[in-house]
Amino acid sequence: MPDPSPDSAARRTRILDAAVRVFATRGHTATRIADIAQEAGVAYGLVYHYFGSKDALLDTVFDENWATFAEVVEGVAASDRSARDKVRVVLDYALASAETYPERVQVILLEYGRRARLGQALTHAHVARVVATLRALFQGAAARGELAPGAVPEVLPVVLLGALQSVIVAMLVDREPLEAAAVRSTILSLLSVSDASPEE
Amino acid sequence: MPDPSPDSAARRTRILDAAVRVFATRGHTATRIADIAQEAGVAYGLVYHYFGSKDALLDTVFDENWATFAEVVEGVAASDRSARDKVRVVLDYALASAETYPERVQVILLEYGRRARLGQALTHAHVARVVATLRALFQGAAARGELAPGAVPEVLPVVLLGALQSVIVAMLVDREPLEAAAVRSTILSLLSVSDASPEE
Amino acid sequence: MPDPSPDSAARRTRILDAAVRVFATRGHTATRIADIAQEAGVAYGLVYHYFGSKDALLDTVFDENWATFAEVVEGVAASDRSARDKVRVVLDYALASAETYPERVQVILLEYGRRARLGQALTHAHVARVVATLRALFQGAAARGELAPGAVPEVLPVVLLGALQSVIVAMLVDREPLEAAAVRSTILSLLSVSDASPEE
Amino acid sequence: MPDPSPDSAARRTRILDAAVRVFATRGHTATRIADIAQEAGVAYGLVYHYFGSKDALLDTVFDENWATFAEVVEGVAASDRSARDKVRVVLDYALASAETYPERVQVILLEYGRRARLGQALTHAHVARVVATLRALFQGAAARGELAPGAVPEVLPVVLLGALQSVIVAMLVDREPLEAAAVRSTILSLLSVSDASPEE
DNA sequence: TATGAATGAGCTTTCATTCAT
DNA sequence: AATGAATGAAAGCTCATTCAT
Repeated sequence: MPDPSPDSAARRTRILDAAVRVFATRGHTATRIADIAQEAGVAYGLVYHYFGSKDALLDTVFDENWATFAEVVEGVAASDRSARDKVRVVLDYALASAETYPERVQVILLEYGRRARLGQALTHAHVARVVATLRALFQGAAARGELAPGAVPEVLPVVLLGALQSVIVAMLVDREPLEAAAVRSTILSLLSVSDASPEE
Repeated sequence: MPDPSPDSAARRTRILDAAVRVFATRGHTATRIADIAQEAGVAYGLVYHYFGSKDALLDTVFDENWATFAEVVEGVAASDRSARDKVRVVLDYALASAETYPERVQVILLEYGRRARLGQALTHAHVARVVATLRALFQGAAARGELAPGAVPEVLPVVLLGALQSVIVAMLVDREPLEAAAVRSTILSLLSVSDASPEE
Repeated sequence: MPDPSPDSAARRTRILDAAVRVFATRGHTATRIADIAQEAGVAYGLVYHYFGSKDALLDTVFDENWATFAEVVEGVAASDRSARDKVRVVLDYALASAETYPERVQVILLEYGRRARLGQALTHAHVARVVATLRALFQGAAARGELAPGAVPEVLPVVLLGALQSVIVAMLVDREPLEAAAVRSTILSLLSVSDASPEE
Repeated sequence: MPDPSPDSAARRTRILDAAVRVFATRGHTATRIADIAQEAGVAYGLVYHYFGSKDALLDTVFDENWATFAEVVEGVAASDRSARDKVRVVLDYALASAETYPERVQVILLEYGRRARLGQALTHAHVARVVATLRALFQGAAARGELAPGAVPEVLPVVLLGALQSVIVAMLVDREPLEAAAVRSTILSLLSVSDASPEE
């Protein structure tokens, strides 16, 4: 069998991108394979040729994008920065992604919610990586007294992800006029104020 | 037409309660009217008789429970407490409800997420009341310097609701072992530390 | 819940009868539920309301009709006749049924073939009853020397059913001009000639 | 165009053999071209290259194998034996084939059944040859008084084929424990008993 | 010849909603 | 008010067939 042609890979990507757009616009349930195929400009059956099922397609979108996020988070966590700066960088990355690829971010956040409903969000491999990395990060910060008093490092990852989701969805979907800078500084306030770097 | 008999009201309530259980267990999409009717022990058609449609039924669940929450929040906001204490009471109420009526809370939070997807969460009347009340509360606190440095009062309600949703869903559905006390103190750390009241 | 109204039973029967006609005409694979619904003059979904699935519908046709045949065979076997007469009566019943209800017979025979392909023909409850009853009948005949020399009683039921199927399908579907009397006497020749009753 | 290379012929045969195995295992409807291609170890499209369509492929299997059987039957009929011996040889050939090439036999018998359903079995060229040859054979036997009393020569071919199909399918698919010798002597008992040759 | 990606018609099944009783 | 049979639109998935390379 010949190696996957560039054409083939391009087709796959086109379908994946189309899927992101349609899932973001309509949500999982209301999305029809026919919509994705049309949006991608390919035949109906080709979606199944590449992805096997609607759920598998959504899983792929979810996996690939959370994997990217997990890598970013892990990279930042491994870098040589203060805990506060690490969190700031992660937040900036998330907020910037939301501005640059709103549909992509929307899908993975909303699908995160859908999985939460099924008890399959925090157990998802890449999500779990993010949570674990953040937890370690916050535990280190706690040990150095860098957390706000009362903030519990084991709870913070879930709070952070929830706050991020809520805020981004509010901005993207509900068109709530929240400023990225305000969002960043608000969430950052969960970390200790002692290291009050100039926010802007 | 005669006034609603007690029987009639009881039937309606039975259906509503059954709907909460089924929606919580299966989610909106996977819930079938037949499931609700069976769970309530009533005839299929009666669900339509009382609620008109599946969506209307879910709307009713959503409305009634957010209305209750909105009233609590408004009541607390109007009470004579410090901002920190008000938020603490609201948090306690939310966490206690999640323990006492997990299915009810699960439905309104997850359905909140579904509506967010459609841009109809923060614009929902009762949700908007909660947000507005919290915003005013945080704005007052900000004016009195009671917020953590960097925390923006307009952003805080969305952050708070998102964190709450995330945390409660994690506890209820993902069975993440988070302690209510830890959750409370973590979220409370968003408020200024100056007023470090004894947490318990 | 009210007992099944006569209407309801009639509807069910109408669908069943329509199914027999369509299955006989087109075979299992080529039969679409839409055809059956149309033939029965009912809505599409009603077929599912009563039978759950296409296969379950076909199973019902198969079961009910083989059950009837099994009862006839068992009744005849229990009657006070010579083995030869018993077989004659069974043959007559089968051939007469094929003339009176050709579609019904066609369906159960052809579906018999389809199940044979899956190794589920002779193990089907009612088919197995027929085979077992015939086997006992032939074993008794063998003990009394009533079988043709060489005929093995354990093999005869399968031979008999195969011959019957072949002959009836040839008559019904392939329109091979075989006479019932000739068919009967030919198959009967498997039994001993000693009891040469006047065949016509 | 160059004459078919040995390679080409070998490929064709490989596909045909694979088709026999898959058709035998799954039946006509459940067989997918993809299965056959995989079983044959060739590319998907090559099946179409050689056979044009799924049905044409099955037709080829059916044709080639019934042609072989027809030739055997005709050869036997033309040979210098008693009618009883001719039938015995045909039976032996069929039963031996079923043991040696169970999949091949299974396909042509079950496909025979499928065609019967469509009224296209007895009219198939090679099947018709077999039936005609057997009919002539039985008519000759009848004229010489070699048939069991009551056996009608025009009916016997169909009875014989049906019995054979039933018995072989029972052995191959339903795993009914029938002995070849018992089957042979039972079916042979349709011929006159006068010439009771030693069965073995 | 050979490959396998691409196409799209067709089918089963589900289930919200309606309605006669 | 109450019942549940009846309706039919909708959508996921399969797979024979085509075709560009």
